[in-house]
Amino acid sequence: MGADIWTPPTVLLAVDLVILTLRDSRLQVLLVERGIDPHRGALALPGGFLSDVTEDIPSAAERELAEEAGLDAAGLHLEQLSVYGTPGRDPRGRVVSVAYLAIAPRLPEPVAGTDAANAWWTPTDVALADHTRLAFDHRQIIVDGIERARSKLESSALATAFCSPEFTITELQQVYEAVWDVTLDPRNFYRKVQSVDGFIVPAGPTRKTENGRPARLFRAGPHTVLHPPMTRPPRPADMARTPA
Amino acid sequence: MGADIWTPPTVLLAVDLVILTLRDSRLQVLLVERGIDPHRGALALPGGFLSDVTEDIPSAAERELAEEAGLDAAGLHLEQLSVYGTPGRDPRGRVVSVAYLAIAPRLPEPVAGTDAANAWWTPTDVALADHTRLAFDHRQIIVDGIERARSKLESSALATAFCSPEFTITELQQVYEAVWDVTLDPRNFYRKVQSVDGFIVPAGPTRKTENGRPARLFRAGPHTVLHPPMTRPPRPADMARTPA
DNA sequence: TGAATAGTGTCTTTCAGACAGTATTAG
DNA sequence: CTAATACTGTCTGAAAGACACTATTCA
Repeated sequence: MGADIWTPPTVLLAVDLVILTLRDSRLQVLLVERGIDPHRGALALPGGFLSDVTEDIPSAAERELAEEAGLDAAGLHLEQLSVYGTPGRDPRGRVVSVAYLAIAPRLPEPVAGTDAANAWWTPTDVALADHTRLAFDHRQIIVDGIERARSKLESSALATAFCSPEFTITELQQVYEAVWDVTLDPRNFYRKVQSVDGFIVPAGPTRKTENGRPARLFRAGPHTVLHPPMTRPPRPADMARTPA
Repeated sequence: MGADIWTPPTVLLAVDLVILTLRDSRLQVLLVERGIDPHRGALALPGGFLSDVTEDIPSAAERELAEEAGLDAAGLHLEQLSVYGTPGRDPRGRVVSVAYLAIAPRLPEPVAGTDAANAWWTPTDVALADHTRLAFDHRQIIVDGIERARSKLESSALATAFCSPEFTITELQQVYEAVWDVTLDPRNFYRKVQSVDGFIVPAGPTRKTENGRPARLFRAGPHTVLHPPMTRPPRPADMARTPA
C-alpha cells in the first residue's frame, strides 16, 4: 500500500553436488574440506556460486564437477535434486543453492589432478555419522541425494550409471546391494534383471575374468524407465517373529 | 587470473505454482491471465517474486497460493517440484523460479474472492493443447508437475490430497483414473486399496448417498509411503495383437 | 419391481522368493 | 580333483486381473 516503487530482492545463486559412487562395495560420496571461512575446516559438498549472470544452472553444475571434483560431466549421470534456500543458511547473505545428484562409475579411483586436491570419497555412513562436521545444510542435502538414488534404482536404469560401460550382472547386483543396503539372491536377481524390457542388453560375446566362471558382459539398454520396476525388499525394521 | 575482486552475480528469485485438482472427473490446473507486460494476456501459472530478502521460499509459495489462488495452504499438499532458471526465460532479467506442486481437494469450487479474480481451473489437456498460449516456460513446468503427480500416486498417499477429508473408495478411484487417464476395475481397486497398510482407515460407521447403495467413508491413513505400491497399468501404447 | 452403486468370492495367470542343480573357469 | 563364481530349472506362495455374484439403496 506504500507509494514507493517495490523492487524484488536479489539472491546469490549457488550449486552443490552430491556425487555418489561405489568403492569397496560401499556407497561413497565426494566431500571437500573447506579452505575459506564460512565453516572453514569443515567437510562440504563440492559446489560454488554461479560464475556470471549469463551462466546456465546445469552448466554451473558441470563446471563445478570439473573444477572441484576433476570429473568430466560427459557420460555421467547428472540430475537436479532440490533447492535449499532457507534464510540464514549461509552467513554471507541470502544464498539459494540448487543441489544436483551425480553418479560416477567406479573407474576413476583417484579424484586427484584437480584444483581442489583436498577432495575425498567418503562412505555415506561415515559422512552422515554424528561426529562428522558438515558445512551449511549439506547433511540434509546428502540425505536427500541418497534417498533419491535409492528411490530411482527401483523405477529407472540409474544403477547402470554406477557401472563401467560394460558390466556383469553381478556388478550390477552389487550396486543394488550397496545403495539399498540389502543382500539379494544372485539367481533371482539374474533372471529378474534380464526380464525387464530394455534395461540391459548383451555386449558382444565378450567375457571377463576374476576367479571363477567368466561372466557375460552387458551394456545399459535403451529404456531408462523400468517396466516392471525392480522391487526393494522390505527393510529389516521389525523382524519380530511370533513363535508358533 | 585477473587482479580484480570477483563477486558472484545475483538473480531474482520467483516461485510458480502448479495447482492441480479434480473437477468433472478431469485433472485441472489453475491458470491466471497475465495483466502486465512480459507475456501480457497470455496464460500463466500463479506465482511471483520473493517479497523481501528474508522471506523463506516455502513461505513465498504459501503466500502466492493465498494471494493469487485464494487458497489456504493449511491442509493442502505442497511440495517443491523443480527449479527453472535458463538465462533469457524472463526478459526482465535473470529470474530463477522455484516451482511448487500443490494438490487441492475438489471442494473449493469457486476460486474467487481473491486479488486475481482472473484465475480459472483449466483441464490439463486444454492447458497443454497446441493452441494455448502459455507464458515463459510454464508449459514445461505444468508437464513436470503432472508427471510428478502421476508418479507419486504409485508410491505415496498423494491421491488422498485430491479428496475431502472423508471420502469413499469410489472417489479415490476417480482420482487415480483421472490423473493416470486409465480405467480401473472397481472391485479389484476396492480390495487393493484396502490391502495397502495404512493407506486409508475407516471413518466412523458413517455413510453417504448418491443414487445407489451408500458407501463407507474413509480418511487418509497414517502412512504416506505405500507398501506395496499402487501399480499403474501399462499405457495403451502398442496394443498390437497378433492373431492366433 | 428395476436401476444403480457398493461390496464379496473365486478363478487364473503372473511374478517374487527359495533353493537344488549344472556349467565353466583357475589352481 | 576342489574351490569359486556363473548360470539354469523348478517349486511355492502371494499378489494382479478378470469377472460372476450378493447387498443395499432410490424411485
